[in-house]
Amino acid sequence: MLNQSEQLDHMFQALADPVRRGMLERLTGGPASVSELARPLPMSLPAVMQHLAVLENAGLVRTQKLGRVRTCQIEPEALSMAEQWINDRRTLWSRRLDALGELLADKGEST
Amino acid sequence: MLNQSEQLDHMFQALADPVRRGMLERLTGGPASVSELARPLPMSLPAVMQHLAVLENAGLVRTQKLGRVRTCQIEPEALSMAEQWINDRRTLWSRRLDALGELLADKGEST
DNA sequence: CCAATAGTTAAGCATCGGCTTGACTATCTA
DNA sequence: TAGATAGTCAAGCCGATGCTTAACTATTGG
Repeated sequence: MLNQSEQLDHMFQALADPVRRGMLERLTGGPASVSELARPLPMSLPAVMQHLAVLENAGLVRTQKLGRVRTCQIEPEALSMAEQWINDRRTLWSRRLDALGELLADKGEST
Repeated sequence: MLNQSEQLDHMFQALADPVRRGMLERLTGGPASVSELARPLPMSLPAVMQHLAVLENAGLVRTQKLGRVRTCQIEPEALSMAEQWINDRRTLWSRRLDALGELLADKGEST
């Protein structure tokens, strides 16, 4: 079992590569086989499979093999943890900015 | 000048490390010097500076040196690009799920 | 001026990440 | 059942990352 921090590690790591983000965008349009994912990419099949493994390990993609073709699809709930981490930071940061702004405003009023 | 994809690369890469996320969380509470950032961390100062460089390169942190102390602070707008990428994916993915759901519902009604 | 403080630079090392090629397995299809 | 198709495994290359230590450069306070 992975703790939350490790899952964020894998998630952000997986998203930190344009090839993998591209694969996710391709999968946004619907499931695809490994070869379909690989077709537009300028690299070997094994390389694609390694990217796929990273995405799967991050929980962003689920795959299943039927006959000889492995079908890949988005795991729609996966991004929520990353989303929440970012949203949390953003709200805390802007709250801090607001507080700072008020402080300056108060200072201004006292003249 | 960095294109959008490269900026996402750097951003997500920077976020993919618990030490760096920890530094960001520390900075959420207000600016800090390099040594203050380093104090709780089980590593050398140069190592901390390298993490800091990654954060700065990703645009997540801004620093300035005054006298001999370098002060680091959050760049509050920085996360918006990552946030938007994720939000875009999430809405597209759930829209797709909804469409799929309707499809199944229609199928069900036809019995 | 001297010594402590705060940071910086450079070199080196171990491991990881992204890729390749080559050999192999499993599943269709004619 | 032969050959094409779809994927998998393993080894190895090489540059990037995450750290270290050692030496060095400001600044600052006594």
